[in-house]
Amino acid sequence: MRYRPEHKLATHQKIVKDASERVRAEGLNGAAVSTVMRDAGLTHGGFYKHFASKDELLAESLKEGFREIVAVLVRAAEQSPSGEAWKAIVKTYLSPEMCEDPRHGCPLATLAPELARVDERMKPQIVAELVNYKNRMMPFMPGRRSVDKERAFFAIFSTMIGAIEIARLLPDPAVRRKVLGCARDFLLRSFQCSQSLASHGPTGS
Amino acid sequence: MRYRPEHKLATHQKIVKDASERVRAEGLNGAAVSTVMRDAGLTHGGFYKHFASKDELLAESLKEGFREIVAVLVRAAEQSPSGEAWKAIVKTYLSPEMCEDPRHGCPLATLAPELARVDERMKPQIVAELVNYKNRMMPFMPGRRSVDKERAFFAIFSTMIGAIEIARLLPDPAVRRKVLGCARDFLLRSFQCSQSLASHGPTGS
DNA sequence: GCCATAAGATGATGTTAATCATCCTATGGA
DNA sequence: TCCATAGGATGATTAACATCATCTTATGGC
Repeated sequence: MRYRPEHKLATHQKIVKDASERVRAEGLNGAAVSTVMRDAGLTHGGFYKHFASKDELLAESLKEGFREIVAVLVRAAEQSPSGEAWKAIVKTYLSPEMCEDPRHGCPLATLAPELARVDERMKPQIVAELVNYKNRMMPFMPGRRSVDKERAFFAIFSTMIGAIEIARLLPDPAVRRKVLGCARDFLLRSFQCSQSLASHGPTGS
Repeated sequence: MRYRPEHKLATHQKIVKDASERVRAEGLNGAAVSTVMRDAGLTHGGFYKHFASKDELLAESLKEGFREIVAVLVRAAEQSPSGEAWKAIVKTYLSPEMCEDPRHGCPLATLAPELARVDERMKPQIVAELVNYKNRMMPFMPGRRSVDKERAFFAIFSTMIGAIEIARLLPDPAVRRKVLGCARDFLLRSFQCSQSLASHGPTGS
């Protein structure tokens, strides 16, 4: 090969990174071929030297987006005292900075409904990403048994995703922060509460 | 006018209703002019006899979608014993039927991230719809003071929206139901819990 | 039965985007 | 220095789609 071997790899990764941010910022078809290539300082023509199809780029972009958010949350969890990890995750996910910057946020909060509608061929990858997300988060979730942790994962992430989405509908940053605060307080209180109840007996629900 | 006066109105409403379902099922640009007109048994040409622009159709479709879901939830709330209304809302919103049928579901659960990205000119309408949604739901929310009800609205709807979205990512109906169940149990237990705690004193959070 | 008119149909135009064939050029090895 | 080649550029093709000008036709009043 004529160019240095790392050249193509670097270009490829830059395209994917740009596309991953575009997709999170503007939705699944915010990453038009020519746009993404221009982001990378190239023209649209070379695209198919890097990807067999636009769907292939989309697939790699999604993987990259999930990789990033999981890394951020795992880091937050690991830097916190054990038993508090899930609280660190909640505070990180629901932080105003996360909400204000969808480009580097969670793909689920930006794309979930669109991902639910993707082509059948891409569905397995989406499911795999979600399962991996859950598996990476479960060790940090509150609860004793694995089942409890899984239930906590679904409850906590449902709330966080919904809260970010509602917040992002609102133009006033102060109101956005109020929504995030509601969700955060709700989660922190509820699990504290359910833990203390669990240690005293069932809730009767 | 030559046609019966109700003729145009009926056609107009049929177009809006079809578009409202398409938009919820397929996203904001699932309602292409020609598609929606074909749904209504017409051709694309007559469209601009009914709407000044495609955005105008979109605006009316969203209003229709919000109107429908609010009606469904209010009916559920009013048919339940007082004090239990919010539980009826949660059970209705998180029912498998709701989840399986986005065409007649909540626009927020299908469109929230896309709505967050709409043109500045449409933003005020979106905010107005959300505020109206909240105002219609607040009387049924748990909590004593208005502030508590508002906080409950944000927490409960965040969780429900997120849960529906996560569930819809998953291809297996049984798993979808598990996710919905998690969110439902979590909400029902948490608010029961926070109510009993509130009646015994603050949580210290 | 006939006419004026508004709902709806036909077809044109301009735009955006995906895909791909073909051309250009920078580069490492000879 | 020169060449073979892979990365990248140009430009064509095709398909959706929004928009609108113009034509058709059904209809209620005369």
